[in-house]
Amino acid sequence: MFDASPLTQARPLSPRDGDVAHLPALNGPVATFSAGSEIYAQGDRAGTLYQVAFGVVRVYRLLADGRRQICAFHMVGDVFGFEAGIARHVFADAVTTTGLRTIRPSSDADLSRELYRLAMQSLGHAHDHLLTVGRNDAAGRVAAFLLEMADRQGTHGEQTGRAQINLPMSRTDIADYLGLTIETVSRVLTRLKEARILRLTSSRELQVLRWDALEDLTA
Amino acid sequence: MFDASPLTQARPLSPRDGDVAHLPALNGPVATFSAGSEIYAQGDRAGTLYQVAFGVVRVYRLLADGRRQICAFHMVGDVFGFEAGIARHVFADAVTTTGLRTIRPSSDADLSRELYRLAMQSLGHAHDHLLTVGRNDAAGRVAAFLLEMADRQGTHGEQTGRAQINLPMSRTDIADYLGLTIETVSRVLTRLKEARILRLTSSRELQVLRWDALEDLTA
DNA sequence: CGGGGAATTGATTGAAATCAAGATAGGTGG
DNA sequence: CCACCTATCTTGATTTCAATCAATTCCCCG
Repeated sequence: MFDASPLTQARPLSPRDGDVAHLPALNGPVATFSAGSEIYAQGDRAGTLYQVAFGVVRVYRLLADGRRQICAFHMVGDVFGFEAGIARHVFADAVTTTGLRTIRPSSDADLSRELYRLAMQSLGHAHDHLLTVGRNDAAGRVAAFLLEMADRQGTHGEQTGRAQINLPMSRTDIADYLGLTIETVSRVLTRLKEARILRLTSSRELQVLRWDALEDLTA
Repeated sequence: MFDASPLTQARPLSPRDGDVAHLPALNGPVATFSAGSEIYAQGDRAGTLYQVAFGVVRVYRLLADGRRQICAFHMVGDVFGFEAGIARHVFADAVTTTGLRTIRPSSDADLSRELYRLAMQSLGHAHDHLLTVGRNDAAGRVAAFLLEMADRQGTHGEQTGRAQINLPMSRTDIADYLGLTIETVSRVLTRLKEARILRLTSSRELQVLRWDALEDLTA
């Protein structure tokens, strides 16, 4: 029933697929948000889109008891804030000090087309992420996360020295992104270090020694 | 840090939020797909959208070893097939005998607006589903699934007798939707039956006796 | 009525959560 | 500049929930 050829394998969308060069916000004013500050909350009126000028944003949902699921991290160039209806159904806030340009969707056809494509990229990412969370064990999820971060920092596959990955977010953020606990994230990282797949430069920075091993973990 | 007021709680988007009355496909020809047959595959050229006239569709991703993650089930009225790029990155096939109308997005502004909204609803559903899979235990996931099915069949909250839920998909499909195994899905259903929350009419049909208990499980 | 895929049930294993200390480091003020 | 304080992160011990392994049982169809 299931074709297992390489063609059927899950391939994350590269963030660089998105050419946002001609979005009108590119030269607009940048609003700065300090680390941890709220950009919008569930229930807020939707409509505004944002493009990240610098920093990192987390978009997430909450359960009543405080459990959190981070849907996505948004980095430089990313556009976020897409909603189906009149109200936000997710929260967004700044992970680090973050600059945002706002985009107010016009009826300009080309622009709509571009925004539509970016929105669909969000959908593609959500599907990728769902696969990661739904069908990978703890090590596979962490590996997928590291590969995603590397992709976004343009260091994926680079030789040692250039294979540095920066983690702007806390272990709690990573855990809430992957559907794990912080202890499990921490343990997986130490195991990857002991297996000489990673070198942990500091708690927020690491080097990838064997990309192939990381990719194998995501199966 | 986390606000735990009811307002922050995750609320699934009702499929009935989507008024697709003026989509042009509504009167178009219906192509029939037999149960299990492929609608499109990962790697196929994207572009066409589909609206379900009758039946059920599953959209999913595969890992190389055959593990599957179903992203969504689509039922009567749903529009699916949205993609970011030129190629499909998910599979779609018919769960039961299914009729589909095809939509070829035109440049008509109103239509684009409507399709954009439907696409964003897919994104919203993906976020809901991610929360379910990432932050609920087995019972919570099954409960969320049953509530979603009830919503889509318009029976959510109805009194006994009208509280019948039909499951057009197999246990394997449910498991692959929720990131569980078929055994676990089966066991949870049995436990819900023993707890007098459900009555299992047949393996593909059940009655909800206590909606509140189901909702509590999704926490 | 028999065959076979689907579903249920049971026994056991195993991976991650939980509970509980420590270690590290980043920031502040003396 | 150093020492302390507090967050964050790591590590360890144990429990728990779901996966796995392994039979049956239940139906749906021929």
